[in-house]
Amino acid sequence: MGSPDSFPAVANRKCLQQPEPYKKAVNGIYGKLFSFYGPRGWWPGDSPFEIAVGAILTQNTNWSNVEKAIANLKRQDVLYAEAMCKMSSQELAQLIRPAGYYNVKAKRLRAFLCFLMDEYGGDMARMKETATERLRDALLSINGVGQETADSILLYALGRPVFVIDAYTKRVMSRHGLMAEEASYGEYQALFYRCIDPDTTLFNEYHALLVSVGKDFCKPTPKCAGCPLKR
DNA sequence: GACCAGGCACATC
DNA sequence: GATGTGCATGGT
Repeated sequence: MGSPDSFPAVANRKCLQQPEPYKKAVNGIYGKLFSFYGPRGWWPGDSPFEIAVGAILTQNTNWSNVEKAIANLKRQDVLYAEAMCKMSSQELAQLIRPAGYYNVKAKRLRAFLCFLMDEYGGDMARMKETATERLRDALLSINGVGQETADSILLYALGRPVFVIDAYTKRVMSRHGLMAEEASYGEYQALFYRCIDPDTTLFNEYHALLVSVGKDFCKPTPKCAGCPLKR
């Protein structure tokens, strides 16, 4: 780990002026991760609606806890917009309790569900009628949906070529000297947009691979032994 | 018992 | 606009 001399962690401007080393590095990381892990088959979820619900539930939360919450919703046969809309925030909160922050997440889910019902009659498939930029803005206007959640829905539920930036993505890319740690969400996203062609399958796979290497090696306290990105 | 996990909104300065 | 804080469960 550590910054190669040619990749000072200044990133965006450097990447614009001299994109080739960044392209090589960003594509190189993908190649190493894909060779190591193979296809990740993301997002874990049976439907676009389940993916959107999971994207909200997983905010700052371990996925295994989210699975418990989704299992509760399935067990009660309420994992669809109409059913969840009929529930009170308190009822919903109890079902999603294992996912943590259950009171705020119940409100956030309801805000998303209201949007989905009002704009698309509760049908995720109808979101595909809306262009990506407009839909992203609309999602961001929902209370509880920030950039990562909106982009996760766009990429994994709707198949739009949008790169998702999360804590793992930031950690991996900054530790490899490709971006300043404190850079904004948009700056991280721009790095990927400048270095790889927009492709839904590739963006899906790349982000999933970053989460895998993040979970296995790129923790707040790095555990670099055995990491496929170790130099 | 401490740390960590696939954020976000809001208050305050 | 930057920074701090509340929100909470469950695995390691």
